[in-house]
Amino acid sequence: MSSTSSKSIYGDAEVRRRRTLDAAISLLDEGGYSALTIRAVAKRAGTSTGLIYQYFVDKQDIFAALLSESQLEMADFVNSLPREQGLSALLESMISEFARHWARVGRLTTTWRDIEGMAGSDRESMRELHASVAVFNSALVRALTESAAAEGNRLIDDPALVHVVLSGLKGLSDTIVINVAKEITPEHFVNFSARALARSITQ
Amino acid sequence: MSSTSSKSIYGDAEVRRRRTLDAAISLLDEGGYSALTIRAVAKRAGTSTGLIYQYFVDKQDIFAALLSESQLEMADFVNSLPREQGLSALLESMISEFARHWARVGRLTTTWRDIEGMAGSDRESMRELHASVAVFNSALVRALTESAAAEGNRLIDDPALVHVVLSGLKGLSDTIVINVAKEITPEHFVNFSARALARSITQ
DNA sequence: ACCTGAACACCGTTCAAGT
DNA sequence: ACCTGAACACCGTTCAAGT
Repeated sequence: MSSTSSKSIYGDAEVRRRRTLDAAISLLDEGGYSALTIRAVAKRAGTSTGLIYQYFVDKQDIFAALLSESQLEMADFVNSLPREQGLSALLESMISEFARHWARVGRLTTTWRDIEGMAGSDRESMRELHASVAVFNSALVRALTESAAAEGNRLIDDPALVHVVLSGLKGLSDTIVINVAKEITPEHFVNFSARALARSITQ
Repeated sequence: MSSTSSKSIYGDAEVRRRRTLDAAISLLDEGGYSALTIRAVAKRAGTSTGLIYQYFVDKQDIFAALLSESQLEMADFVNSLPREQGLSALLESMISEFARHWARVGRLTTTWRDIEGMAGSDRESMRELHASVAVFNSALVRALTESAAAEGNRLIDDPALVHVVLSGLKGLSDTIVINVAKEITPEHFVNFSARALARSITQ
């Protein structure tokens, strides 16, 4: 969104922003949430702690950027999914992929509420995040509708339906990541919950 | 669980532990998660920061205690619910109550994973938490089975079913608390998702 | 003009010192 | 024997000082 391609003798600002986000992602993957400190991000990105605050208003702002990216990747994934296999098959693929993303960024979403409640709702990064959520949601609805149609089914017509599916994906991903259901295989769990979710929104 | 009723000239240890937890709860309700600091808890509970660490091994330990209590309250609530109204009505009540609890302790559960992964799994408080989860889960299964039976229905027989319902409750509660679905009323959302959840586990 | 990193105000946790 | 709170090692964030 930011069209300020400010290159200088110090380097490209856009590149540094990118490097900062990449550093955050790799720290998250390697050491989990607790390894994600501003100092560590700065060191890995090759900048200073102070400079990070020129590209991001605060730590939450970095989270928002990571969440936006994750959301858009998910939208791409959903768009690329085949619809001929029907609703359950579609949901099965989606649950697996959503859980993968959740393992990385799930912890970050917890802090949404903190900013959302405050005056910070009109931040650039928040508008961007909401936009990416909207992109994902519409991709989701389209995929669900088309997959249901492919097997001669229809989704229940209700404005709450999207939110129920999103809630389901979130809850199921959390369960998968936490690995609380130790007595059953992940494959079985994903398959069963995909069919359950499909049942819940059709007919 | 702790049978050490160690009273002394300094007062009852059990009472102080209780007061510490109550202080944590009130801070959580008044100022949210960010207000929940050890110093604030100590001050409100009328003890010192150092003393808190005699009753709880660390901050997470306080969370675990609060979560256990919340879980047992939920179990009581589920047990008290009428079954004659059928599955959807039961789930509707449960979703509302679960969301209420989630508003308070949802944020605390995020840190489960951190301890769960570490060696701390054999802590007293963790065993207690798992026990309270088991109590809630069996109350849940009983209520679901009986409510389904009351309307002449049967639950799908699968070990994954409980986890799907729990995932659903968690995801739906989160959605309700975050209040992301602004265009629909909470009542409608709870009603619709209860029926969706009922459909997903019957027949 | 841009960048750095010491400094500030916190945090969870510990432990010498008090009673 | 029990309790306190200063001290320690962090954290996110800022801003005087450097280039």
